[in-house]
Amino acid sequence: MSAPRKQRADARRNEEALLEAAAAMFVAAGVDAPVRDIAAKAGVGVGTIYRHFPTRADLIVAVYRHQVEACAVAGPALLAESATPYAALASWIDLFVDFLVTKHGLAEAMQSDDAAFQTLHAYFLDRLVPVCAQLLDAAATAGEILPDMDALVLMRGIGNLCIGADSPSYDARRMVGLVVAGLRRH
Amino acid sequence: MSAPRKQRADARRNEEALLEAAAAMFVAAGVDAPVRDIAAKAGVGVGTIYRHFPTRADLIVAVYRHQVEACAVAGPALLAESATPYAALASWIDLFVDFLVTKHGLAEAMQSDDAAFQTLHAYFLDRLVPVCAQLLDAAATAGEILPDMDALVLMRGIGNLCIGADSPSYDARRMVGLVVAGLRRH
DNA sequence: TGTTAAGCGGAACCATGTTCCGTATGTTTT
DNA sequence: AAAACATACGGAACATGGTTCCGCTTAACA
Repeated sequence: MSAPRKQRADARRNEEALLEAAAAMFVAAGVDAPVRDIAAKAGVGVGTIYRHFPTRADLIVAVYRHQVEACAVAGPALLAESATPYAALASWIDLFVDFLVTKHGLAEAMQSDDAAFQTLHAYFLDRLVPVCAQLLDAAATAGEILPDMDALVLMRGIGNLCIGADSPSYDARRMVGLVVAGLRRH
Repeated sequence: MSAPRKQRADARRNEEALLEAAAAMFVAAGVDAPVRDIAAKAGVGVGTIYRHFPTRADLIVAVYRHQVEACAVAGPALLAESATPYAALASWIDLFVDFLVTKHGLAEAMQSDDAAFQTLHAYFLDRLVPVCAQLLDAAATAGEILPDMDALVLMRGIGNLCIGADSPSYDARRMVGLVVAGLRRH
């Protein structure tokens, strides 16, 4: 067994520069900013992007990993500190919606069934669905909501509702509010 | 004033062929099937497509006009024959969802804010939003739902929820059901 | 049958994603 | 310090799909 030679210094630098450039481009032009533009902004060639982040989804995941993580850990915390599980669920969904709504084009990307976005699904959903499921479960156990709601379906639906959230003639939060109200045992 | 020369016979034939080819392509490959493919299937050049249907939205509208019309006229009918306005609203939304869910990629196209889809928005929404508004209004007047729901927001939200409806891990109807339940005055 | 303009085809152009390979450079070895 | 090596780089080249444009065809009409 040989110890693998460690990553080169310039490679690490480039990866860092790419993350920074991508984050900037994403807020300026959405998560589907042209690959060339991101590469240019980072001062590297397009090949370098593909070497570090084989698919766009990999790049998106890398850029937003921190925030997704924060959202994930907020779940149990809200459950602990809220008056009821339903309140915790509602607050957590607000958090998730805030995250999506402020990321131009992310909601759109989340629902794409393009193979390249497999990674995005895998990460976002694997990380957040269990959290959502825990909240749903607690609320169901408390008898506050109907018991048969699937967390994955709910998360995807909420993601869908956040598409086009920046349009003036739409109101994603209002629609999500209806869904949350609809969950409640009447 | 001169009487404009009437449309040429071949032009009318081609338009017909294009509509037929597009309808077939749409079910086979979704509403964003490549322009070249549609032209090939219709046996015409790409230029001909653009002459008859300047934007993709124009073509989509032309293909689905009948069904949208049917959905629009169903609104008042349901209102007349249903037990309550809320029941009529629920049934009508079912109709709309059925329409969207069976059209591969239409829901996605509906929410695109691309300028080329302006026509699509204009037609679909202009035609259906008033119908929806009438149903909402009747239900609100009857005291069955909260009175401040905007029909356009609701339609857009429902459209969004229908995105990705053919994925096995999602359930658009379930999510729309939650929204409809959430509308109800608790 | 000749004249005319509507209509046609598809090559050409543009924007973007993706691949590939000759070259450059950081790292390790001698 | 120099040589040797693998890692990493850049960006030209290719693929795909939308859009435009113009020379030619042909239906309509006199």
